[in-house]
Amino acid sequence: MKEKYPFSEIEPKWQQFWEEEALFRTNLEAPENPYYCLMMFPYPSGTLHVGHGRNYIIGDAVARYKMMRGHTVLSPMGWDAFGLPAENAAIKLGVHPRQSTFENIETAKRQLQAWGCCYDWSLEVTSCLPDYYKWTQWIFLQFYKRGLAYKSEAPVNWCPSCNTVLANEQVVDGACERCDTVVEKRRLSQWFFKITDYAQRLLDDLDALEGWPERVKMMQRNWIGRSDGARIDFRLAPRADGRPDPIEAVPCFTTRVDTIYGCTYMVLAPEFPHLDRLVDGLPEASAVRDFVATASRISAIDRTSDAIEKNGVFTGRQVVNPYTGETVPLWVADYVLMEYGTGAVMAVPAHDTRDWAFARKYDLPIRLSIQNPDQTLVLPEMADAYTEDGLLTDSGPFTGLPSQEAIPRMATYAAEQGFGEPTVHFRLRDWLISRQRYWGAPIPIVYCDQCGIVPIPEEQLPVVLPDDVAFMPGGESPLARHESFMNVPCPTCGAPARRESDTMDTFVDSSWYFLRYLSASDETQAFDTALCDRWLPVDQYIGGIEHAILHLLYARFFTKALHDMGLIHFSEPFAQLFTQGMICKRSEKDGQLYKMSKSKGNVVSPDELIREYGADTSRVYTLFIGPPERDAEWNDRGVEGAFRFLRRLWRWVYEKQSILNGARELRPDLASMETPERDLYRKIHESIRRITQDLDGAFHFNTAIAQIMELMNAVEDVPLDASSSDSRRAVHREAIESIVVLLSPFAPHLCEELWQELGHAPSILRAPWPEVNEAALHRAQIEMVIQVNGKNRGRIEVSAGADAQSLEAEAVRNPQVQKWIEGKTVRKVIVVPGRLVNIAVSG
RNA sequence: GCCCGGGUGGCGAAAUGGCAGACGCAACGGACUUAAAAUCCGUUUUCCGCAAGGAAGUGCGGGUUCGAGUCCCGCCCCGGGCACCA
Repeated sequence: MKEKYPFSEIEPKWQQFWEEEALFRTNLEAPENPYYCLMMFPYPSGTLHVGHGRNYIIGDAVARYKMMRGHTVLSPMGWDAFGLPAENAAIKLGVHPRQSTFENIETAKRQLQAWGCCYDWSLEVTSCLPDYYKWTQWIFLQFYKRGLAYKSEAPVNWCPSCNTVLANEQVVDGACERCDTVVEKRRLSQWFFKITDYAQRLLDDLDALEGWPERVKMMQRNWIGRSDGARIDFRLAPRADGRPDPIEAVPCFTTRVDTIYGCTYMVLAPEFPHLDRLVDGLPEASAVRDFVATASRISAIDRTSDAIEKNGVFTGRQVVNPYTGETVPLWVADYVLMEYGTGAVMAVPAHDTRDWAFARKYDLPIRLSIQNPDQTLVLPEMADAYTEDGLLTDSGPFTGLPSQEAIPRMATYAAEQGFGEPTVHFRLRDWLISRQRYWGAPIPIVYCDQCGIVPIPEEQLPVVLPDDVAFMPGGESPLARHESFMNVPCPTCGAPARRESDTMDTFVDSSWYFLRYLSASDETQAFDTALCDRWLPVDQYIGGIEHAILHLLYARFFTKALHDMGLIHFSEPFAQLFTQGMICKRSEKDGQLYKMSKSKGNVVSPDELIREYGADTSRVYTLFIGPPERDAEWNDRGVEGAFRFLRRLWRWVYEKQSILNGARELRPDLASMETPERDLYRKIHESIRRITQDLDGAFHFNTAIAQIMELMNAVEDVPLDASSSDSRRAVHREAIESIVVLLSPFAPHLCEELWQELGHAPSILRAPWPEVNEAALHRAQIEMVIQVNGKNRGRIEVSAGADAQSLEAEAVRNPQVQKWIEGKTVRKVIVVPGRLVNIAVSG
């Protein structure tokens, strides 16, 4: 054994050992107690930094722990390998995305291995390879067959910098989530997945996901955005000139039908489909057209900003409130969004702040239809709308009802009368999956003049992405210029046809990869139903919070859709979800704290770190840095501390090796222990209990490691040399073996080495997790605190079994305590067994 | 505006309603050394005190309790999600 902790020698050695012994090869067919531990697969973007590492280190520690607890663990890894950055690099640098992607994969794989993270690499999946995307295309076709994939023209989000359309989920504050460029609205014909069919189930099933962070579930609930209300149709009053209208009535969605007797006008979104025909020929027509033109020039962010003042114009038309039969003016205004509801809003200025402001600005009438509980609302005294629930007033037959009773009753009434119905509205929109880019899975569709949209027959898959394309920036997929790719005979009639030139959003690839791992090299099917049923849902999924909505929502949708097709028999993909916090680091430029990223120039490279301190130090520090679900600041001095600890452990074993190995046959015997070894023995078992708890319930790696450090401190406090008693040597032997086993999920290389040096055959992964010896935890004498009125005033040594009465007596007798109760009346004495005695006094 | 988190030493943090600050970092003092690094020993919440000891203390203000970082009510600040959403 070397004196100096030789991390750079032992780490590659054990990495090779794990690989050769195939310790992470999973028997998929016949697992014992299967445990699927999954980390979100990475997009291979150059090199990894220690911020990325947190995800894999946590996952590897969990996988190793579960293995030691007797599970057959499945811990696979793969690559979310399609994506924009590779293609943008191709445009800029002329490197083919295939080449840069595979180079990056190689680098990332080497880095993961250098961290000691072990996966079953025989199950590796790579989403940009035809044997993977063939099945992505196959799933698309299954969706198409069932009407879950459809093509439609709609106003969509266009990122002028990425030169492609984006899903709603990829637009953050009106800008592209990837590059921050303000998105534009364009009307284009695009492919969508019908995720809205699943809105209610995606919402309902969140309640059953007990292993998910509340925060993530909340974000998904917000995103799905269910609101309960009613559709109410306002009939158009006929035009004075007798010309016909394209529609009879204007439907509007409201959650507050109880306020409808206060409706004094109606407002349309500028994009309302029939607006132009509704006003054609009226004196107001040109003003309306000017207004619509102006509104369309305002950017989406300005349109939806609170700060901007609401504008509108009168259309010259009237609609009829079906409850009152009253005629109210129809306006068009920029505060109504076409994307939400029906693009028309019934305006109740007395009870809606936006309507209030608008009515004030344009001098429209305001009418009270809800009273507050005290019945004190008087219009002239109101400074703003009253938006709370209340009692209906001046509301015909509904007058006097509370809002919550009136809402369902009035909606039902609308249905009975045929002018509306109760409706549920979701904020969630269908998922736009077309991308005008090259580096993605081609959408398996051709367009034929005779047959229209024709799906590629399954047996002709995959639609292979051609290699030889010209990478040029533009608003069209490079595939569109590839003549031999584009021109194909129609699969149905054989006539010349054109392929779809768009590729799929890369979130489609990642929506089912957790199923593919089980059938990674299966050429006959996307995934195996029986294997999936055995292994899924994933027991533990680990990844970043940034996917709270995007990937995690899409994957849930896919799972439900595939479930409904009978291809799998579970409807949620991930039983437990853990979202780790980001690793941040202070920028050297401005001293601010930023998420570690290449663009901020504050990355710490694992390569250098491992060269200097070793992988185990990097792992232990990453896990010790703080609670793993919280963001953390990387601190180079902290790395030093983790290193010192590992070196101290190494040195202890190095110095005491012959003594420790000489005690191999000895077993600790409680009866013969002196106080120091008795205390150490207790500490061992307290540590086992604590660390096991920390790893079982939540992911408290930081406190688990702190506990191991405490145990190590205790070991060093009990002297050990060749002349030490059998009893002491036996306890020390057990202490150090416990430390090595307990630490092994975190610092696997060091622990494998020490385990061997302590005379065991590798691998430590096959060592059983230590059991708590309850007898070791027992104490004969305990120290108890005595409080007077809740303040600490003394402490006493008592026997552990002492009854409350004698404890009370001894506490009161205690001289330090006497001082505080002398001359006072003892009102009450509380004895908390094993902890404290609190004497409440007065006077 | 609505909905989630969070606020504890110089710093990262710990604490089933029961000794606040475990563990680590940094700092300071000491040992070893020609010296430095490394290592080891000790101190380290604040205030008063030579000390013994005492007082205060977990964002702020109340409350429940023998006892509150922890539970309840009302605020403040920071982070995140949704939002002209009808």
